[in-house]
Amino acid sequence: MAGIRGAAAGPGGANLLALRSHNTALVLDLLRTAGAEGISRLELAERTGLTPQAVSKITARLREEGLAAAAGRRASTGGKPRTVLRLVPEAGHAVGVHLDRDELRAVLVDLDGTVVAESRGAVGLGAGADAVVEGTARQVEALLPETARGSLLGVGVALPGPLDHTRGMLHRVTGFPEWDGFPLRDVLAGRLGLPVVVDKDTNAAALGLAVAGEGGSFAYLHLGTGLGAGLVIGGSVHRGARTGAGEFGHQVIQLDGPVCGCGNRGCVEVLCLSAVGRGDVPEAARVLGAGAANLVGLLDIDLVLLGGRTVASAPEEFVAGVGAVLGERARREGAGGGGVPVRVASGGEWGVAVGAAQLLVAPLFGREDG
Amino acid sequence: MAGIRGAAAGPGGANLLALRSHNTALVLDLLRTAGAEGISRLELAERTGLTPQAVSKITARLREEGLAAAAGRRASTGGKPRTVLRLVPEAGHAVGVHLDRDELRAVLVDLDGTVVAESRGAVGLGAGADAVVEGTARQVEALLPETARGSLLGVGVALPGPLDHTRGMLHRVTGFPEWDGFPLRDVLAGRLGLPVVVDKDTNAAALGLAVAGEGGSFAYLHLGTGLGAGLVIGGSVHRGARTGAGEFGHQVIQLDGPVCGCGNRGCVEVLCLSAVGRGDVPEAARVLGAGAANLVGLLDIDLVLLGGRTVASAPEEFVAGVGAVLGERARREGAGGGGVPVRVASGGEWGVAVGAAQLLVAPLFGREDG
DNA sequence: TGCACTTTGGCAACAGCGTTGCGAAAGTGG
DNA sequence: CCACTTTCGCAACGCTGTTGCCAAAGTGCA
Repeated sequence: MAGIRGAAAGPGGANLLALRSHNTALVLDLLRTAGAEGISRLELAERTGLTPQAVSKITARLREEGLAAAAGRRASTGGKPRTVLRLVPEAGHAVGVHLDRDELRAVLVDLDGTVVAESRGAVGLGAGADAVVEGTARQVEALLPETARGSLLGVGVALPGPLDHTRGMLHRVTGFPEWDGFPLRDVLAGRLGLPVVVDKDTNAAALGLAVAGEGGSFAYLHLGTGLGAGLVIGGSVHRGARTGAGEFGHQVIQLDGPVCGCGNRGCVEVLCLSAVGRGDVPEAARVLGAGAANLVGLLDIDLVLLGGRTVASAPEEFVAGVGAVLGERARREGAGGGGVPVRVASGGEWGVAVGAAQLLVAPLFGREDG
Repeated sequence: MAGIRGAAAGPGGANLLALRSHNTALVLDLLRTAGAEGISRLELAERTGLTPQAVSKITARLREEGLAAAAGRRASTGGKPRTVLRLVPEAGHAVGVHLDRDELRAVLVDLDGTVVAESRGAVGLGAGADAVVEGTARQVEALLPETARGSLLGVGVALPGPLDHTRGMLHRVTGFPEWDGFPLRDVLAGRLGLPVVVDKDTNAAALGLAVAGEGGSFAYLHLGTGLGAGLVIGGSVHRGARTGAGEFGHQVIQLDGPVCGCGNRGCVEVLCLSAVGRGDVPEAARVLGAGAANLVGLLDIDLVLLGGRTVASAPEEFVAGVGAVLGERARREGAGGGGVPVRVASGGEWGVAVGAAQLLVAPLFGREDG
């Protein structure tokens, strides 16, 4: 449930401005969800709980600001036909950057989440901080057409490894010690002269999926060179107190099991990846499923989405294997309906970059703490 | 932060009434936290982000309604001294009932959370639905003095086992099949003529701890005849989509381990309880710690609280054992500060009953979805 | 003792929010 | 062509928190 927060600090006293922006964001989010098809004022009123008149005022403001526009009218049901409103996607843009170990992907998206432009570069995290900052900055600048410059909200950057989302600082990136404690957000913001937000790749991917329409609460499990998770609870990304949530890979599911790179024994990651290494995909899926089942039971989420290169190499087998474990669990508990559904996450290889862009777009729609 | 919701259904359009109750709840919560010592208007303004004048209006309403009162004044700092306000605890009461396998505890608490009256009965869940409903009703009625009747908010009932918090229905209670699908909330509400709320014992305990001052996000792990958890995220209890969250005990931490009562293998519960049965408390604590570490990593919570009869039998050993596992984990990750703190939960044997009462009191203060 | 100063906190006027009442606009159906 | 239905905006309204102003109640210096 999205919280309403006042402009002031503290535990959330809400003034009229906060109320206005809350309701505006709600309406904008419904407009966005409706897509090109549009949505009528009365429908907006029903779905927000506001009166039609309030919606009229809000949408009038949005049209003045260029964020909304009329989009034809519905068939009449015996009276004046409803005029349909839609979001004007090109009223805002954001850049999303996916910094990975060996490459860099950048996308320019509009308010709708549509990718307007994209580019890839060979600059990986291994190139070092200065080179990556400079490479990223150039790639971002190259991506921006004149038309988008005025409506640019900022740049979102997603990368692996633990980091401080709030302060935009990296803790460390496994395998690249020189990044320890690097203040990526501030450095990049200074270089570009634009607002920058930094987050873990799994969180960005999860945010992208949430905005793209995966409702409720779900977990995005990313199995690539490592194993991590992005958690969405009630429509917004759960990051935890120190923005370190989602440490799914180093969940222990085999006490005193084989040693993991993290120093512990029997982590899901080491079990899963070693099974993949042996070519035993069913066992990898079973192990992943066990971890997912623990997560599902703990948080009572609605959906599990799988992604990452390793999953992409054998998607059906992973979905089936994880689904089998979750189904077994549901059967034991007697919950009807066959358990929590498992799917491959949409978005593919560009999903993280698009999600990173959503770090700046989503707040407009009341996601991501407004 | 608690969300603000309009009176209407739907995804949360907020009107002025919602705004008012939101801010009122915020002020009430600060008054409650301040306790008998009280808090001044200006302090309330600072901590809510509202203007002093708004706070004056809100507190004037609260004083009219009898919920707040003046409580002396501060020393002057060179001008007119601040008048201190406090909550009037006896302006509202709630009953909390803890239904357990072999006994029933009931408490009457005021707005402050102070226990005004308490009682125990021998009616356990095994006595069957009709007997328990009747026994509970009589015990609740016996607990109510004339003075509290007018200010009674309702009755909160906490009991073990999976249930539907929203609808107040039990799914099943392990060992007592006759409870399957029993609509406890509606039956008891009909019998008593009072609002009734039903929740899992672990959630009630966690809510009680959250209201009692445990800030931020924490997990309450209850180790008694079973093993469960109550999760508090950002100050409010996380129940999940089907209000089934907190299935901590059947988290698998030993793939293909010993068979658990739930039908799975290697659950924390079976490992932990069998270690306890062998008298091997250190091993039980280590296993519990492994489960807790998984939880901490996944959600990035601030604190782990332990409770339940088994923990009470050897509190220091459990705290030390769990703390050791969490400390080890923190050291591996290089996080300074020595990891997430572990403590024994306050509240003791009456904690669940008090928490159950908070199911009705907490909404006044903006906890529990307002 | 008296006066200037500081700080608190209530009263009154105000701007802005969603709501209500009402009427114009724009269709349908007989 | 006209009665009817439905949409939707204008105007007045009630309520919110905010701002301007002033009385109240202290402190501290002369």
